[in-house]
Amino acid sequence: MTNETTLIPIEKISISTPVTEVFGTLDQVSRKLREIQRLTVREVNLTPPQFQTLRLLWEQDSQPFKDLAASNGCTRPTMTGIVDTLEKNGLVTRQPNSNDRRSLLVTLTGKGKALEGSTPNLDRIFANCCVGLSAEEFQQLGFLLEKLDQSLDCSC
Amino acid sequence: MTNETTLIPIEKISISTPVTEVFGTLDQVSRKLREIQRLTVREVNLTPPQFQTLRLLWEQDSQPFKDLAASNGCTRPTMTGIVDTLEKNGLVTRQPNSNDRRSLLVTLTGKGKALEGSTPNLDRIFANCCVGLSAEEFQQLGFLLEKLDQSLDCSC
DNA sequence: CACATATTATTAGTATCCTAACTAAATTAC
DNA sequence: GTAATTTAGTTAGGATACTAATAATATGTG
Repeated sequence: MTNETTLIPIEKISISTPVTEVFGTLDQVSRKLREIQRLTVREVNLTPPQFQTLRLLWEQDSQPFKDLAASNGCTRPTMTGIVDTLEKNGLVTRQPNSNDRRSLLVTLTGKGKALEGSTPNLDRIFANCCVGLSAEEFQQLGFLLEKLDQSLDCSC
Repeated sequence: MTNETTLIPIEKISISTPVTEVFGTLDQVSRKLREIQRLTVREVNLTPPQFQTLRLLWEQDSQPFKDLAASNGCTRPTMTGIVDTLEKNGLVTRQPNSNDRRSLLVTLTGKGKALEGSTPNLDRIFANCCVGLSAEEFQQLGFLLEKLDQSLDCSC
């Protein structure tokens, strides 16, 4: 909500940074974060996409299949595989949607609900990853990423 | 090399940005960039990892298999599949390494070399994606990502 | 030299991830 | 109200990504 203009110092900027190099760093950071997530959720025998899906269901159970795919940012065929595995492992079930016979509702089983309690706190683990940045720098990073995200929708 | 302190204004910072949210945006940006890359290199019938591998070879031909995996940031089993496909499509060949009989050199074929000329300019396409950010903002983004990248190595 | 260890690439197995094509059901058009 | 189109989910096929185990070769140590 703050509307005031804040200033963040840039220290030690080295020459100019070509676009490809910055995007390379972004890709690298993204990989490392996924790897941290992978190692974390492996403790409860889940993969990152499985965990993301369960997290959506822990927030609100019985969601339409297509919404889960959209929230997860993957295609529906991909989501089919993820739900297949979750169902095979007894964590969710596919239920008919009375409003639309084409549609499915993905619903947590007791086992799926119970898993929420024993899941490691990924938020806290992620927070620990950012000790190298000040709170202001981190906010600035979020702001710039958001801006880039929007730019990608407009100009590409 | 500039050592002076530059200041970048932050406009419209909205409340505080939780770590998970910033990381979510980062993941989203990373996905979109990969998608742009995918659509771009598809014009020459390549996938992003195949393109990355060829790009390394266009810079320096006949590289050891393991170096390609390392530069690409993937495991060796993954690189086996990528080189398999490139070899199947007649773009590279596996050559013995006389220094070490366990090792392989991946070498461009004539077809693989020729492809460099007809490849779309990904750098320019990527540059166009960033019109929403000023040069200073983009530099700042690069700086912060670099810092986060280092933080991820130290604290996790 | 001999034996233990490490390294290189592959294979096997599983999970994502995509596109394209398909079935079933709902919606729109006429 | 039937026909064309759209939408929801699956299936098929390919490529990428991981771990674990394997075969072949190098390297280390005694």
